[in-house]
Amino acid sequence: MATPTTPDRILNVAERLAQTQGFNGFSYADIAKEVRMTKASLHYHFPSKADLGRRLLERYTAAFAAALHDIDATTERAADKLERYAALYRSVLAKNRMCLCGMLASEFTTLPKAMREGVVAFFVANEAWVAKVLDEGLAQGALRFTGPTPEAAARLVASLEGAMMLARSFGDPVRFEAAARTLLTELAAPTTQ
Amino acid sequence: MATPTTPDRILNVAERLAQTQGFNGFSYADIAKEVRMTKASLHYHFPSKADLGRRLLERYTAAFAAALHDIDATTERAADKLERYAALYRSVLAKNRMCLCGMLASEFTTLPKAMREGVVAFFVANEAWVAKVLDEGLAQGALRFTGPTPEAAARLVASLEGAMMLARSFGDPVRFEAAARTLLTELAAPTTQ
DNA sequence: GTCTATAGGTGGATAGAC
DNA sequence: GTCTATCCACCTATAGAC
Repeated sequence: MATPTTPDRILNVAERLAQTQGFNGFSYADIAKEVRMTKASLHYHFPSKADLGRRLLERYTAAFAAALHDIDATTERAADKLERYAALYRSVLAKNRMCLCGMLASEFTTLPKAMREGVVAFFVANEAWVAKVLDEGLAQGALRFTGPTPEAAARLVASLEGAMMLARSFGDPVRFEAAARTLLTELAAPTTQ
Repeated sequence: MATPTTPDRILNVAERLAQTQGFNGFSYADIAKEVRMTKASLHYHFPSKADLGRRLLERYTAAFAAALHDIDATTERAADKLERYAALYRSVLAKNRMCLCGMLASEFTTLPKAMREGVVAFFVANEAWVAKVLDEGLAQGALRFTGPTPEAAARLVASLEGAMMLARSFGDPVRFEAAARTLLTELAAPTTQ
């Protein structure tokens, strides 16, 4: 892996701070201290904090989309895809972070417009991908769920986000593991003998 | 209803602001403007913001406990109790608010210690109550679920919190309704003919 | 209890030298 | 690109008069 560019180094720090303390929970000064630059230099790369947040969301959403694409490209069974989807959340929590967009969702009303739109777009993309996988699972006879596919997808995303948030408050990642495991188990169709 | 005391008037405003913008998303100045007092007067009643937050949590948790007690006292069937439990969340969302503790959960790392403990205590109490109702439902043959009761309770609480958070981002309370309805449906045991 | 006034700090952001 | 220096708005909190 090559040395990251300065903007990426800044975004890396900003991302971690946003995922742990919220977008309103860190300042340019916090980033500056970690990347060893002055606040003024940060403003050269990201003129305003709204700008920083917008580009943070763009990068995060793109990375997530790439991860989902990778799952599609290397996984066959729908149930396994959901396993790997849940594993994405787990790996974030393992770093003591919240999902960036789960975090931003709670700060929603205080965010600049472009960020609000970015948060919604992230969830729309997530739910669409999960819905696609749920339908694959139906076709494979491997999954089952109650109600329309889009609603089942929305439910899974919301449940994972909620479980993540509570697990972090309890300081207990196992709480997330347990919830995720059962959520996926309940989606698995009983194997026909 | 009698005119609320000054501390309660202050807490009413602080509560709404915390539920919509987060605990770090409002200031004494914001409250002062709404209750038509100066910031200094607010500090007379609540010396520090940590103090304000602690008493906010105490009042909120007590009110929630009272609501749960009322459900117990006036509702027979476990499934109906869960309906009324979900209705508590719905009524909060109807006011364009998040659950106070769902909000604080995302700000968890930035909260003073007493508030962190209060948030966890709220969720512990919620899950304990839901677990009790789930067991009642088992005994009545009215509910069914996967895995240990405490985990099922934790899952329901987390799912409702998550659904609430996403519904608010989408600006669509119906998303919460749909999720809550199906979550409860899935808990209902099929009626024996 | 509520006020005016203010302290001391931090927020995001800009000007201009190098 | 990065820096020093600075602005102004806002933050929590306190002193002291009424």
